[in-house]
Amino acid sequence: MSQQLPPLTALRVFEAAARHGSFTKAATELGMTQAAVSYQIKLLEERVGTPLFLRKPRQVVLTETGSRLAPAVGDAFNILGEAYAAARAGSGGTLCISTVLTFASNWLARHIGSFQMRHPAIAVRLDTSSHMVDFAREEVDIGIRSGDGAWPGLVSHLLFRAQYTPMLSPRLADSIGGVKEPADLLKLRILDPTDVWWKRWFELANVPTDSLEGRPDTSMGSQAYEANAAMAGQGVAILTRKFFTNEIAEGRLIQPFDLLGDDGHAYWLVYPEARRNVPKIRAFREWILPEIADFGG
Amino acid sequence: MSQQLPPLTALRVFEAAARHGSFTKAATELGMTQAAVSYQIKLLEERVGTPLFLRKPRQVVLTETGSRLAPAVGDAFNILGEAYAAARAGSGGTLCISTVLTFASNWLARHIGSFQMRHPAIAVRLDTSSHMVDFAREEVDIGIRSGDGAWPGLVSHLLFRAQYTPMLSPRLADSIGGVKEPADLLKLRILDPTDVWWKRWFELANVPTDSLEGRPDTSMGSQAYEANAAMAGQGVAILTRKFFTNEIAEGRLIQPFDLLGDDGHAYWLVYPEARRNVPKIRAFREWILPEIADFGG
DNA sequence: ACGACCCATTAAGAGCCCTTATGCATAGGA
DNA sequence: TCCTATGCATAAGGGCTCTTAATGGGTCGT
Repeated sequence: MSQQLPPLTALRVFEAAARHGSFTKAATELGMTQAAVSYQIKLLEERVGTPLFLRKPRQVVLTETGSRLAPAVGDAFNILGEAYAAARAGSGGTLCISTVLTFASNWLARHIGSFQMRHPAIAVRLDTSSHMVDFAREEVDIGIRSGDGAWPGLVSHLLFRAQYTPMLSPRLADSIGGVKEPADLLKLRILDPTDVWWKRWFELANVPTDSLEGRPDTSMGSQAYEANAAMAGQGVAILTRKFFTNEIAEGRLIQPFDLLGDDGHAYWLVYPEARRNVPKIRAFREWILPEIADFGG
Repeated sequence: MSQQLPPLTALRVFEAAARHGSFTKAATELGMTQAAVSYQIKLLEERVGTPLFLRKPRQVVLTETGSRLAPAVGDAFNILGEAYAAARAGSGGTLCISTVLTFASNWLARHIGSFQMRHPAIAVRLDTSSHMVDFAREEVDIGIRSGDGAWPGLVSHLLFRAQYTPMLSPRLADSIGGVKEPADLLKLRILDPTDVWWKRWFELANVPTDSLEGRPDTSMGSQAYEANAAMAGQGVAILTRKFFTNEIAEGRLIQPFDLLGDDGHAYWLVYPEARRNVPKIRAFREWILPEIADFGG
């Protein structure tokens, strides 16, 4: 039951012309030429079957039919305009971030406050579901992902590489007279000794990894938990360095060696290419990139 | 303060898609391809700045933004559609005829009833103002004019030529023992002897016109009045034959001679070319042309 | 009477929108 | 599990509407 709607552009032109009582002024408002207005009105008149304007010497005036049509058209366009504007504005209201849990708990949770301070009008919703979000199927604005940065259709900004290095509390280090060389770490309890990062890091450091075998599995499943254990002095953890810059700065953890492991993957900010200029996405991008860059070397 | 309205065609497509929850069905309803719907929705989403649909496996569902936008757009299009339909229908309601007075009083007044019988939904308004109507400046649907039928931008249908001939009442004819030849008329009182038609007609009839000079001027300014005078037996009038076919058929007037004068002009039905298919105009045209043709030879 | 203003009209060109054709993903059935 | 049907996305190309630009007519104000 299609309503057989009239040519909509013609209606819009008609509405403006009716409001102004002038084709020229309507043309100016709509950013087109007077000839275009004249053409569109004539088109609409032919569709309706009757003139809508009487062409008087220095002005045009609505015919009876025209004056019945005009207010309704005006109302309709007002509704349309308001709804559209609301949708446009509303689309800036909530920023939905889908992020890997590690990043959310180790970095975002502690920094998102400064984003909210800067953009109080943007509500932030975090979605830490584990699956890789599909922007076409879920209402998500931006994602933070771990991977190689190559996702078709998405813009990817490198946040930082996932470089890892051992960390422990100062007190624990002191307890063995300081950590001077990598092998010293083996004197301590290794948090999650089954983590492949440990094996790789000791190999980078040219330390035999035999003694890692057989140690009790203390895996806690998350860097955040292991970091807490390390800060509590319960052992030495191997952690993503960037996540704990604050703790190091505050002296709650120390990074005894500059040596960094790198498993090749990284954290990326991603969003659909088509939406790169959406205000809230732009706002987040322009906040997080400098924030990450400033954030420790 | 232009509202910066969205692309209207895209909105119409969006409205249909939202209603159906399917691009394919929306395409069917709108009579276009699914690809076109997809294109328009994408366009609109880019303008709005946020997706309006989530693409689920076998269907599309509105996002939050989309579901806020949809009802308002639906309302707006309903208003638009109704107003447009009303204007379209309303344009068929009244037929305004601008006509020369002679035609109105001598022909139209007696025949218009049959048009109204056939089209009871069409109200007829007659405008017998004397100036030649300008369809661009006045709310007039059709005109009946006297002239040569060449008016740019207008369609002209010949109604009949303005052929004139003497007419008188049967009683008056009998009073002089019948009118046998044109010269007999000069025995009678000539209604409006200054009318150029008389001179021309007598010339056609090879009758000297000298005796027309000096007769009292009985001009009444209108054929209708002169016809009434003739029917009352007050004299012989020279009249447009077509206008008085009825009176002749009913025996109230007689046309003593077949000889017809013709001053070259005629009565025409005219209307703007662009409106030839407007229902009420078509209805009038399709009524009057046969009506005139049937109407006496 | 002349200039300013406004609308109508015309021809030519640009840009949008639609179509066709194809690909991808999912769901349902065998 | 494979196959088919369904639904949406995408790319390329062409038709067509609409715009632009230029011109003319008509009226009002000076």
